[in-house]
This record gives sequence, structure tokens and C-alpha cells, in this order.
Amino acid sequence: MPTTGGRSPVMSDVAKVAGVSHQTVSRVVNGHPNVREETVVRVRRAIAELGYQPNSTARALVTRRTNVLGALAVDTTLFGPAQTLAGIERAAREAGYFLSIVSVDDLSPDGVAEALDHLVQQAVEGCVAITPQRELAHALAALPGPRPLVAVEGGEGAGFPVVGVDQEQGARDAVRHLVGLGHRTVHHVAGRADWLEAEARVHGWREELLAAGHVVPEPLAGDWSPRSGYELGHRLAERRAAGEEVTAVFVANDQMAVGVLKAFHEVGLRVPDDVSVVGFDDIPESAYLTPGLTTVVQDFTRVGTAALEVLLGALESPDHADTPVDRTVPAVLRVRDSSAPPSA
Amino acid sequence: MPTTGGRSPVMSDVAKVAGVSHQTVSRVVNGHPNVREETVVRVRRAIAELGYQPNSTARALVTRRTNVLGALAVDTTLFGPAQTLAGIERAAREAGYFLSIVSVDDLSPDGVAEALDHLVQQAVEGCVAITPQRELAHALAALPGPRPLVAVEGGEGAGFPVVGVDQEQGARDAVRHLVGLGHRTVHHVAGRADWLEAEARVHGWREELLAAGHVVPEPLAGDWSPRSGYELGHRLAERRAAGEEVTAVFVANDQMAVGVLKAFHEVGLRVPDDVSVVGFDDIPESAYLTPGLTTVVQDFTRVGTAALEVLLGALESPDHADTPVDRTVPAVLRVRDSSAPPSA
DNA sequence: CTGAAAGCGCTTACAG
DNA sequence: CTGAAAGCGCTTACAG
Repeated sequence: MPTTGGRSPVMSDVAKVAGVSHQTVSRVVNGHPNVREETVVRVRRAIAELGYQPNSTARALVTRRTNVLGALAVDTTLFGPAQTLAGIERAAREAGYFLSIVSVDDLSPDGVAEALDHLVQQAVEGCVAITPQRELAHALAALPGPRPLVAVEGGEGAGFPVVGVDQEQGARDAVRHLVGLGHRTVHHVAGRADWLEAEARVHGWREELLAAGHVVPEPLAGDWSPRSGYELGHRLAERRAAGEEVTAVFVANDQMAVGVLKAFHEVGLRVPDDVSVVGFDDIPESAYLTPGLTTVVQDFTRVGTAALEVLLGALESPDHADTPVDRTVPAVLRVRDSSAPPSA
Repeated sequence: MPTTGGRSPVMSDVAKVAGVSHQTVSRVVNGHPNVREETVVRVRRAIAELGYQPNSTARALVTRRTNVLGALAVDTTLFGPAQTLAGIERAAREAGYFLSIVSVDDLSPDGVAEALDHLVQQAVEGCVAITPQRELAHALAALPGPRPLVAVEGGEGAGFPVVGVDQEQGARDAVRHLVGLGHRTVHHVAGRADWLEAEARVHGWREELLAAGHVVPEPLAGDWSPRSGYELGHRLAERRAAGEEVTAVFVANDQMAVGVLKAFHEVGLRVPDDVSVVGFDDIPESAYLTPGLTTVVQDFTRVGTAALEVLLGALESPDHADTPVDRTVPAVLRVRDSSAPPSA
């Protein structure tokens, strides 16, 4: 068996064993036509014999293509971002790309700049950014960074394509469902005020209520956490106890809905008999809460896939980078047991 | 302003502007000593002026260091793996490395081999593998792949360091808590049989029960999902209705515990009055379930950090790569409202 | 169908 | 303290 003296084999080692030049090895490795079948076989055999692995760094240097895509994630600890990231990863791998991730903990301009720099240093060919916060989306637009870039759930009009779930439509569907059940108004426990998704859901909720000719109560500002849902649930219960008409609540995510449910349970408010509750996200637990939570499903996998599709498109035809692509994934209402007509 | 005619500036462009050789630019970029202060200033200025970014690919080719670490993840959609990955990412970034992730959907030897190959192709300098399934851990040990490698929650004795939470101790603590409350036995809803963590929790549960001189009931095999918890919860309720003594249940994760809680609620079994329930993981929802779930906390962030520490150690001293550094992060019982003494 | 030459953008000795 | 030379492992024209 041929040896390379301890170091890992390079292309010319394979060439030597196969009795050809290293260019021919390169042709075989890259599947070029115009190589004699017999030569291909000989080279293949030499490759297998030596356990040769092409050096991707050397290839990248000359082709100027690193084959790596970047993902800028905000908090992969949250359900949505984690799901989306998984979808992106899978789509990237299937497209033959490597995926390098960097999460940004620090949302200050400096923090974001540093994260972007991390990606640029790595010479990613493109990047998808999960940018749910308004601040982040703006920083991204202003800063130099990897291009092309597509944003997930970021704000529109920032100069790059945006892919995301139709938050407003999802919120409207939730409210319409509740209104259709006969509720005369719907309260809202909102997500973090600095998140664009929270804003869009507030907007959809308000618009739908207005369209139905109903009163729009003051929304309660949460932070996505079960704890905030719990606290605001108690706040709503107090309002109800004080005489306000609280018969239906649209909660901006399922985790907060868990807290709302607990608060209502503690004060003896029955769901859905006394108050209906609708969430957003459809986390795995939602169907198995008591009662099963009516919610708005976001298909994060599809968002991830769509984001990568748009990115790949921009990579292939940089000129058409602003071609209109299908960037919005519909949200789907899933009715379970936590919503019902108001009791008479 | 100097131009580079459209292409991005390279080291020799900077050299020209600064009036030095490109080697001197290299010295400045890499912070080498023995460069005249005035020269440093000139070079720095030229770098800023041109917006020069060193080409990491070219550097990697000659230094043979890519500065990228790999992460092999199994299902980043699950709570634990996602958290761990986030911890690894942060630790890698702080150590100055890039992190490339590849998730493996297909657990067959071929699927795992492909995922490993993806990492090898990328010339990662090291890799951490989140390998909760027995099969995956074994495949990893048998297959060629990136080295050094550290496994998270993988099986011991596979030839590489393993970092993880002490599952068995966590399970024992949960059971001891329940037994200490006065329960004469504790039932168990287990996780997926092919997961090492599920196995370790079963083992800890059994050992503790045995140590306390109690009967060990047949465990019920779930799959981590709320749905399986729900179905098995009903199974347990039936057993109880049939006269079996079911007063305490240790559920292998919180998501299944959610399902168990729902099942018990449906048949009118009160928690903790009739049956105590203890989970595992401490997902964000757990404190806000009804009742608040007693559970075993896993510090995934710490696991991720520890994994990277071990990997970095192996990178620095390859000779001591097999030093026994199997690191174990303790699990911590968090008592809430779902566990209480058995009713008389 | 195949090989000799050049070069991708750096770093590492080696001189001076 | 600084520069000329060589080379990392590939791919891309260019010949033949």
C-alpha cells in the first residue's frame, strides 16, 4: 500500500499512484467529461486506496467560492427561531452548502456589527438573518455585512428580501374566529414590544376588531414568557372582576397562553366557559394543555426553506436579487377546546 | 482614493498604498512584533482606506487551520439539543472559532456517515456531537470522521470524551423525593427506548426504588412527545382504576408530563392530591402548568460550555486527547406543586 | 483525452 | 525592522 508519510494525501499523491497528472485527478474529482473511462477507474481506485479527501480550502481559494452560507440567529433558545434555523440548515445541506451560524446576544449596533463581521470574515457566500426585533432589522440594513442577505421575519423595505409568516393575517383569523363565536370584543396579551412579530399581531388584532365594529381594549404588553402571560392573565382577571367585559383573549404566543391559563385557573375562571383563549405558534404542548389550546400555526420549516430558496435565487442571479418571490407563508388557525361562544 | 478596480482589495493592494511589501502588511495584520511603529500606522491607515479584509481561505490554506469547529446535532427541534447547541455556539464564538452545524435526520449508518463527511469536507478542526441515541453514538465510534470529537450525552467508552448531565442521579433524586414524601412505589413513563438518556433515567429510577426496598412496576415506554405522555397517562389511570397502587409517577421529560397531566385531568384524577407527577428538563412552561410541575433541571448551557472546553483542551494538547475528562453536569431537582404526600 | 504552467492570497522561513 | 522567495493544494486556461 502506498503511503504519504503520515501527512494526509493530496491530489498529486493520487496522481502519482494512478500514473496521471494532478489535473487529471482534478477532472475526475469534479466529474468533468473528456476523461477516458479507464483513466477514471484508475484514478478512482487511487483515491480510494489513499483515502484521499479534496482540500476544500485550496479549492475555495481558487474558485472564490467557499460553499458556506451564514445564519445570523437571534435567540435559538426560543421555539420559533430554533425551528426556523433547523429548516434553514436542512435546506442548505440539501443544496450542497455548509451552514455557519452565529447568534447575536448583544443587540446594540456594536454587537450586531461584530456578529456580521464574524460572518464576513468567514467569507460566507450569502446569509439569512433571523431578525425579529425592529432594532436588529434596522441595524442590519445600515451596516456593511455579508451579501446577498435575506431576512426572516424582518421588516420590509430594508433593501433585502424578507421571508416570513403572515403575522397580521394569523392575528386577524384568530380574532375573526373569536368574534364569529359571538364575543363582543377580544383582549390581547402582546409579545415583546420591540419585536416586529408582536407589532404585526397587535396590528392584525386591532384591524380585525375595528372591521367588525367592536371596541378595541388596551392591549397588555408581555415578553413572550409564560411568566408574563401568568401576570397579565391575573391582570385580565382583575379587570373582569371589576366589571369589564373580558370573555375572549388573543395571546401573542402559546408560552404566554400557558401562563394565562394558569392565572385564570387560579382565580376560578373557566376556559372556555367563562373566557376563551387563543394562542399563536402551536408549540408541541398546545394540544395537550387543559383545555387543548386553540392557536395559530406557523410553519417554521417552510419559512426556513423559503428563506433559503430566495437566498439561492439571489446567489444564482445577483441581478434579479429583487425579483418578487413568494415570501409570505400563511398562518393557519387550529381550533381546539379553549375557544367557545361566550356564556349567556 | 486608491482603487482596486472593482475587485476586493488584497494584501498587496494594501502594501502598495502603504509603500511596504505585502509581508509587512501580513505582520501588521497578525500583530507580529518587530514592526516599526510608524510603519504599523501607515499600514493600518492603508487597510482602513481600502476597507481591506484578510482572505481567511488563503490564510487557512497555508496555516492549515480553518478556525471552524463542527457541531453534529440530532434534532435541534427538541428542547435539549437546541439549548445545548446554543451553548456550544456561544462558547465557540467566544473562543474565536466559527461553528458549522449539520443535523442528521437519517440515523442509519449511511446517514450518519454522510453527516460526518459533510464536516470532514469542511476541514473542521474539531467537532462536538450531540448524540443522544445509542445507535448514533455507536455509529460515531465506528466511522471515520472529524477528530478530535467530543460527544454530548453519548455513551461512555466509545473512544472519545463525553460530556453530559448526570441523568441517573437526576432520576434517583426524583424518585427519592417521591419516596421521601411517603409513596410506596413510583411508576415511570420512559422516553424513547433508543435514547441513552431514557435508558439512564430508567436505570436511576429502578435503582433508587430497589435501594428503598420498594416494588419496581413495569415502566411505560413513551417517545418524549406530549401525545405519548397523554396516552400513557390514560394507561396509568386505567391501571389505578383496576386497583393497582398508582400514587406517584416519574415522567422522563416535561413534554410527556404535560400529556400525563391532561390525561389525569380528563379522568378526574387530581394532581398532586390523588397522584404526584415529577418531570425532567424544566422547560419554560413547567412552572406555569396547573399544577406547577416538579421537575429535574438540566443546565444545557453548562453542558454546551463544558463540551467546548473539553474540545478546546483536546485541540491544544492532542497527546492528552484521551485524558479522562468525561465531564458530568449535575441535575437539580426543582420541587413545585405537582408532588405531595399520598392521600391517606 | 491529457499535461505543463500560472496563479488564487496568504504565511513562513530565510536573508539582510 | 523589512523584503525576495517559496509554497500551501487546488482549478483554470492553454497547448498538444
